[in-house]
Amino acid sequence: MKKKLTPNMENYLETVFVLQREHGHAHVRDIAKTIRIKMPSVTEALRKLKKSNLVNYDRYNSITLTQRGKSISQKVMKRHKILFKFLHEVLGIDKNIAEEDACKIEHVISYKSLRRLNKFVESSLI
Amino acid sequence: MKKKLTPNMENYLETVFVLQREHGHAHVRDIAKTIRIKMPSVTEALRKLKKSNLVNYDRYNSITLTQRGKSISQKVMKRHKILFKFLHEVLGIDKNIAEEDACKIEHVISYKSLRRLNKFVESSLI
DNA sequence: AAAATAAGTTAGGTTTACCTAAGTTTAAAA
DNA sequence: TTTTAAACTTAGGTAAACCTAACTTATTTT
Repeated sequence: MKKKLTPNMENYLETVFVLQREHGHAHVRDIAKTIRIKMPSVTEALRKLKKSNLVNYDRYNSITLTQRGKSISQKVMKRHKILFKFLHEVLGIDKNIAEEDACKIEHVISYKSLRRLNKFVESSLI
Repeated sequence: MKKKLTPNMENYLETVFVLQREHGHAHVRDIAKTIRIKMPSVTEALRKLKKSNLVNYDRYNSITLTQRGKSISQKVMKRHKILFKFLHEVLGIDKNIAEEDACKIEHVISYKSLRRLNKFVESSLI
């Protein structure tokens, strides 16, 4: 039943999370702008996410995460943070590039590598 | 003119590189087995790679890389090695997982992060 | 060399993730 | 309140990456 999300879907979810945290809810427009994608693609993605019970979405209305959606996007955010911290604070990569790279790596790296990386980052920054 | 390759295409190329190094050339069968994908998908990919002048490929024959193909796959291999070294030797991740993760990250990480990572790995292992 | 097997290809189909152009709904201005 | 503009959706199309089933070519075996 719980099919694994694609990188793209994880990204949509993450974006909604951030927008919701800032404004209480997300709009198609803002999601589109954030991911640099056209609105129809967002609409399409939202329909899928709704079908999987990850977002509350009704056409022409604003968007929020369901409980499940929230819990998944928080996990993705955690991954993101660890990677960003490593890239930026340990390796010293510029914020922008560290952000971008984290955003891509977070969807493909294994749980084990991520855990090790986390420990590594924490012990490096004492 | 030089369109950026997709992660998948980079992977096909890398696979041909490895097989060619071991046996002088690659076969559809072996590529399929290595990437764990069915043969028709390999045939399709090879046609595209041929169109971009990256492999020497004629139906029913064995496959080799062109000069361009070789040079690209060597770059990908370099990325792979750096990532693997970091994951396995620095973080201490199991070979198999380190391989897998490297194989995914190598297609998405930026040049800058990779260079820093490389320096970092080299200085860590003295 | 004929038959059997393995390797490779073709045809046609699916899903994901985009897009543009055109139409609809909602919100804001006049 | 009518008009205009912005936000959103629908329809229809494309490209990448896969697949299965059926066919073809090449290689072995007998």
